[in-house]
Amino acid sequence: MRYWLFKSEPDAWSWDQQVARGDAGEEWHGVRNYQARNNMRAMELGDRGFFYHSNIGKEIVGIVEVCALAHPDSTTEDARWECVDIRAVKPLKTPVTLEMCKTDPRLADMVLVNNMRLSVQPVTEDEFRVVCELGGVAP
DNA sequence: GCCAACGTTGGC
DNA sequence: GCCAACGTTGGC
Repeated sequence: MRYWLFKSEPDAWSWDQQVARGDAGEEWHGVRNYQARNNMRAMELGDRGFFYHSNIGKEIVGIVEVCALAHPDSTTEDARWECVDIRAVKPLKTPVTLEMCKTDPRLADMVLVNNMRLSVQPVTEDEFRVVCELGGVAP
């Protein structure tokens, strides 16, 4: 199992909206970046990820799960762009802010801290555990 | 709202 | 295939 982080501006698509989709999940469409797309292509069913609110909040708010493998992005005719579906698993008890990630030495290598602009990122197992700990939930 | 960083596009 | 121009992201 691998771990990931999905970024979304809550104005466009928020954690609450994601939760409202329930187990059916939602297509993570709109990614137009090769690195982010390649990350989604590498995902497997059941992989876990964090849901991060950019701009507003700047914090990791919940845990999601990949529930459909990469498939063509329904929002474009351009065959280059693919995306997975994800569904909400559970919220963090305490959101983990970007500030906290920057401060915690165990998270110094997180892509979130070092490559701000990548919208779908890999997260290591260790980082996943640390963020869960900071967020007050079991991994 | 600004602007730095960075990815993509397109002319040559 | 290079690189300048442009657009977008996202923290501040």
